[in-house]
Amino acid sequence: MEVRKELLEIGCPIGVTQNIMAGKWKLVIVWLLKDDTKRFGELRRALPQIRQGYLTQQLRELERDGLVHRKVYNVVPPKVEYSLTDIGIRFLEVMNKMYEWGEEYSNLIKNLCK
Amino acid sequence: MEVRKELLEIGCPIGVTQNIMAGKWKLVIVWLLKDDTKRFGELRRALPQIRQGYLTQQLRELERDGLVHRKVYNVVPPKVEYSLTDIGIRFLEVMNKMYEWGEEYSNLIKNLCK
DNA sequence: GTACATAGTATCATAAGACGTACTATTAAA
DNA sequence: TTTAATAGTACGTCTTATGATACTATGTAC
Repeated sequence: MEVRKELLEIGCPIGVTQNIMAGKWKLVIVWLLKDDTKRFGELRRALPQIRQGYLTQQLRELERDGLVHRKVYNVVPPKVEYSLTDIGIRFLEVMNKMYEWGEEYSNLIKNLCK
Repeated sequence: MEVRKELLEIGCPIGVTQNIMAGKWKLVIVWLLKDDTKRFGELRRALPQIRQGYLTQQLRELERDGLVHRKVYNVVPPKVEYSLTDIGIRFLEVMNKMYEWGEEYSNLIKNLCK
């Protein structure tokens, strides 16, 4: 894990979190890794809308920031497995709250539509 | 509150939440409104880095999405007060989790720096 | 010796987000 | 009659984020 010292300069823990989860697909990727390790190809097939290069980039950022572990098997054809680290697993608590609130919010606006 | 039906089409509550909190200053604004109503000028002075037009825009989006209430007093010079709505207050739970996790994460990388 | 599979890279194009500066309406007070 | 204060708007610019397409390495199976 490469430490990004500039994150500490933000000063506010919320700002740190916001910075790390920024990126259109990062939350979805973490969510997909929630229960088990996944190979690169599995993630790609699970997210057909996302271009391969961008998936790689997002995964590398998650790895750099220490949420995701990347395990390379030295075989041909290549095999790489992604999984959540401890701090990545603890990030799921944030996502659970986001889920709860998002559900509540959705119900609210559904009612307004009636 | 203007209902954004496209949010419901996202399908995933986390995606809904992510969509609503997107925007560089929205979380900070909600945080500033956490305890009490604030006038526009107070927010502006609290956030000198943010340009006035952009602050207005972020506030309008928060109002549109129902997190923030905007109360206009019909006086001169103008007076406008911003406060959190019920669903906005409940959003603070998400932010609290972000705070906790961000703190934990910051401690982790501080230790790595040693 | 050709094709296939995986996990990528490289390059360019476009769209979205954020920024800077300048401008407005209104009335009360100087 | 000019100035000050508040809460904005209206541009144009610039940067960052995301998207599309094409290309690479390597060993195994055919």
